[in-house]
Amino acid sequence: MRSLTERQREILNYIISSIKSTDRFPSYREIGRRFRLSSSATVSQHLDALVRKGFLTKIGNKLMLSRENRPIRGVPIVGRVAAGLPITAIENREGYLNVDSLFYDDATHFAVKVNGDSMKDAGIFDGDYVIVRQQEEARSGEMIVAYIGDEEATVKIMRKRGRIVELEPRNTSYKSIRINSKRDRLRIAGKVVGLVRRVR
Amino acid sequence: MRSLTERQREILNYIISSIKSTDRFPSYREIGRRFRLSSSATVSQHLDALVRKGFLTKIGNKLMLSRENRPIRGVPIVGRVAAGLPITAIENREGYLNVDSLFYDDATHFAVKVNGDSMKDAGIFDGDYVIVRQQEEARSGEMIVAYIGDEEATVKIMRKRGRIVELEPRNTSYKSIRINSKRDRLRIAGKVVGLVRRVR
DNA sequence: CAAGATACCAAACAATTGTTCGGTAGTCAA
DNA sequence: TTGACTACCGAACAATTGTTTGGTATCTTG
Repeated sequence: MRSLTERQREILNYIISSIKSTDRFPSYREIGRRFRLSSSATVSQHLDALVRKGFLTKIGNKLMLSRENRPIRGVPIVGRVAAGLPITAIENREGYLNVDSLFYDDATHFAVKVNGDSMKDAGIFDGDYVIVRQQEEARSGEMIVAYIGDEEATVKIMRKRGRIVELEPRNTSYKSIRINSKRDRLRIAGKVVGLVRRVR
Repeated sequence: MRSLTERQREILNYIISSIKSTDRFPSYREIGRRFRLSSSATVSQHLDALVRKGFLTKIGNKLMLSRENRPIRGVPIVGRVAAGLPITAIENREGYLNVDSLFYDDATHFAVKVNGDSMKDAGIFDGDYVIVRQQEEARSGEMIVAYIGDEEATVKIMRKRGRIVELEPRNTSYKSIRINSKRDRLRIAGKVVGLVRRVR
């Protein structure tokens, strides 16, 4: 991806912020108005340059941001950070960290806030968000979110022992919950696939 | 926010997915084509309904998604999940979990993959991504990412003890690293503000 | 100094846009 | 049964859209 001139950067930034705030690609004349360009031909020329350099993509006569420049991308993952330099200047990015790109495969994921510290040895603390892939079945040993009776959702490791299902915590001061599949009903909400925590 | 008819939901979903994939609000005739509506007046009528019910917002003659329905680039946070129901049908959403909205305040955040288990008692495991707000200073007791000499980045708790700075792990089998600010230079990359883990 | 890229202009064009009008038809509650 | 809502149609309209043509002017680079 070739580098942009100052003007082209300005215009690209305007387009990105415009999309972020209005979900619309600004029209040529909107862009022109913003930069006091009286001719839409000037804008056209700038946008052509942005397409040529790979920052915009054109399908038919519809312009859109190229995938790498999409807004709401998440946080850049860096291998090594040069202390003192603004991270915008850092080159060794390894991609972007985004809840979506990490966990999304369909509209079948959700997040639940964790209550209590019964999973603290698994590195899941009170207040953490657990990302759950919705599914009704799970295999023994998998970490799931489930309901027992009418109670709150619980995050636990599931163990199948014949007719008995055990929901195993990861905290030595908690005991496993034993469920007799004949009497109580275990309703699995999904499998834990990720964790997001806000520190402090 | 009033509830939508089936048709209106379909159309709203199309608009959302269209924005997600192209960053463009589809034109009336594009929507019409998708649903085999030969008259743009029909589309206009549906969109009017979506505006009336608060799902779309109109400024001038420009339509956009209302804030609550903005691009679902993130995972819905739910309070309680009705097992068995598709989560798209779940009403009790409490918002969306997104790395951006959780941590973003400027272009000053990045993510680093954690190496080793020196912070495992703080619930930070090998392979986790730590979200870091870039800053060069930190207060005693804060969790930071730092470099000592030319070594790899480390995640540690910083403790100031006079001229000595201690980088304290959270794992009883590791020892604190003592840094004499006169000899060695401690380069702080930033403060840890979040954590993202991919389970399994 | 010529060539190429950049940054702008005015004017004009056909196509597409959102909108409006008047109409049909089904459902559902008052 | 009457009104309100929903779901569609075709036709027409003015405004806006992206594009093109033919210009001027500056800067950089071989």
